[in-house]
Amino acid sequence: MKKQQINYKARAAIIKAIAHPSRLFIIEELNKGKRSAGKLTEMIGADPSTVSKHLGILKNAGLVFDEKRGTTVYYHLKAPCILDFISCVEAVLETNARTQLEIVRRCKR
Amino acid sequence: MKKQQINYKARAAIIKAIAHPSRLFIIEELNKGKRSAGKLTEMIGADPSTVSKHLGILKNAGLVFDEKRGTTVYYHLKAPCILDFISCVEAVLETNARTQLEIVRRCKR
DNA sequence: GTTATACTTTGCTATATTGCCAAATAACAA
DNA sequence: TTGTTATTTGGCAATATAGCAAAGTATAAC
Repeated sequence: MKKQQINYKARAAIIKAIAHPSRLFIIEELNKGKRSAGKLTEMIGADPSTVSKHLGILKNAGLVFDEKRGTTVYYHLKAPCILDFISCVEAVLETNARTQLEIVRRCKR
Repeated sequence: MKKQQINYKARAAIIKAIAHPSRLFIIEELNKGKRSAGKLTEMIGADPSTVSKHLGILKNAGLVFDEKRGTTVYYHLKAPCILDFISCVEAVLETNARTQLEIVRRCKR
């Protein structure tokens, strides 16, 4: 495999780590401050093991880091610039919605 | 499903569309200007049907649009802000590499 | 009409991801 | 030691994704 292709693969791996509703939620929540695994589990409303796995994926991608205090594990956001990107995604969503609206309008005529 | 959860799902779907080496390559290439499906296929070096599917995924996510001229189909980037995000991913990759380097150094001692 | 070119769609198999449950681990308290 | 709380890990079934090959569509040239 070529050097360039490896780079694309590495970048895609990080983006893939963000590409999940729960993980997206976790990133946005951690942007507000550190949160425990339990707190995030409660907010998401899934099985603790499921959320733990999501946190593991984000940690493995280097997007968050954990800090253990007693029995609870606090997670912190490592790359806040990810948030800028999410705002771009929001813009894409809005454009898509506008396009859909335009299609609906045209059909009405 | 809650309103907020739908939003996270919609955003994750767009991010998922970007989260693939070939699709990442396509986005960066289209940032330089429009490219035909054939040209992109040649650059990626995969089956035309495979690249066509990737282009379909990007189009479906609202990230690119196509313009047919004769028998060739040209693809255009729709959301250039996606590129800003990729630079953030690059930064994450660099941080991860640095961390790895630090671990290696510590083991040497 | 036929043929060629440029793509896309369908069908299929291999592989990856997701999420729950149950079991394991870690830290602490009684 | 035993129990309790907080979290992670392993196992497994359901679902989603990726990529090749073959068939299908569209446009242009002859």
